Amino acid sequence: MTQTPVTPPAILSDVEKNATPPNAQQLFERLELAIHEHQLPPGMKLGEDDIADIYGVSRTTVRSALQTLSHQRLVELKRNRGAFVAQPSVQEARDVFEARALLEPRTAYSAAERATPEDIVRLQGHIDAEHEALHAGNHGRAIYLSGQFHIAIAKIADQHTIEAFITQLISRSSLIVALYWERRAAMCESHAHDALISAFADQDGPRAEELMKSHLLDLVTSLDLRNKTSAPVSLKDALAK
Amino acid sequence: MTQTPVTPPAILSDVEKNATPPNAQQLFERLELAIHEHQLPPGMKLGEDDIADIYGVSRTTVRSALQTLSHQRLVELKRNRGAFVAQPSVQEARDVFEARALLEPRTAYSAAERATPEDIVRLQGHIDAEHEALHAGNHGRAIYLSGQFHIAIAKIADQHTIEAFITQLISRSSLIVALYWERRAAMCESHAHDALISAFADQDGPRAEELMKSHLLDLVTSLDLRNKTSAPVSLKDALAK
DNA sequence: GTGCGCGATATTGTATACAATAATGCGTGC
DNA sequence: GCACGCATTATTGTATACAATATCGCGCAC
Repeated sequence: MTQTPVTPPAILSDVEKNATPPNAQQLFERLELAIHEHQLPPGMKLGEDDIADIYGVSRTTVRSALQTLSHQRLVELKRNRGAFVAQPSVQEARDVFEARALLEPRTAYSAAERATPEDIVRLQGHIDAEHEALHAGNHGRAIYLSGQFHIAIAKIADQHTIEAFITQLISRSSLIVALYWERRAAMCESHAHDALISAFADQDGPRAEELMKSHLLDLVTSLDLRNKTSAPVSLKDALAK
Repeated sequence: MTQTPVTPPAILSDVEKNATPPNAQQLFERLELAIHEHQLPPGMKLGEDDIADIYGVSRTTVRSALQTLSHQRLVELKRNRGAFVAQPSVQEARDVFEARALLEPRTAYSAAERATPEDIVRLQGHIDAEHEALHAGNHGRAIYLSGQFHIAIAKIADQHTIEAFITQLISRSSLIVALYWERRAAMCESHAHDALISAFADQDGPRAEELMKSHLLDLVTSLDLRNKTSAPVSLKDALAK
């Protein structure tokens, strides 16, 4: 049983003292962020009543948000059994990174050729924020921001459909990182991102494509994709805000 | 006014005399099929009460199915205004086929190298069914089956994530075809599909990749993507919001 | 003591009720 | 006669109630 045994109280965002409760879309976004930043670990049970109580909404709203999350593959819905934060298998992890290898280098190429100075500034902003989070010791957020960098590149390419796919793949990569990341200390990615920015500044498509390709390869090799099952996630109140 | 004016009664599947009403998942599948086969045209309003009455379920179930359809981009949900069969813009159509051009040729390559004799038989079955539907004059179904052929190829490649993406792209292509298809009489695709099968039978990856690439190009050129229809939509939408 | 069966409890799936927002139509004023 | 405004109606968004299914625990037989 690789699944979190019992539902922890999960004080997600402290007490929701905001006057107006979130609607379905907003609830989805909050839960999505919580998963991305690894506040909700893979395998964790997401009870409808629990979430409803925490956010002060009805189960109707919760179910809508959970359904959206499941379409993003961040949550697995088991009929009559409830919702769980997704636990990508090793096979699925490989699959996701194969898809990224297929989509992202070519997208980086297109983006680099189209990149404007404002785009470069925006990308640099992402990197800075990532460094900041790392400095603050907030690994979960750093990983999230690292993903946002890739999404920002996809946005520059201005191909919305591919961008949506990449966005989903980054999402799922966050879970994969939570499960299989081995090189926690290093976080050497930033250098790869720096190199990418340089290629973007030169509008050098081929170089951007090549850099992205090797960056993704580097990411995959930094995962331990041998172990078959993940250890039971032992979390009590790992989510203290 | 490119939007279907008023909700037609839409006797989708005649009277639902089945004893047990469909659950949310089944309702989604029925609506999905109806859209794929062009029974529900792009832009058509999908009133919750209407669908609920037709299928003998509650609005809760309908809303769940509509949400799933919107995640597949077959339906557009406008907050507080309802659900409509999606009307992909010319830009979106181009976008979808660019994504297909990025994903499908490489997938065809992988699939061809892995294809077993049973796979070939299954693919041939798709083509036969497609011919049959065409002979019966059921164009909507023929287009649907033609898409299933592409999905079958993705399945053979055994890369689930990419397969899911391709499946969604095919789905949306069905709407694009409904809106922009010009060469209705010809339906020359079958020959392209025949050629693909031949490459699969030889396990000739490079040839399959090349055939898929040109097949997709051929598909795009058979669409009329000169932006003509978008004007009335934008007028209406601008007024609406 | 252990394993199975059955009832009690908890949780999810669906239906209904209510609230909020948008669409409609009619009346009035110009 | 036309356009604007307001009230009415219709439709969607959310909450609650009920039904179906799964989970858990206790008792009993072996």
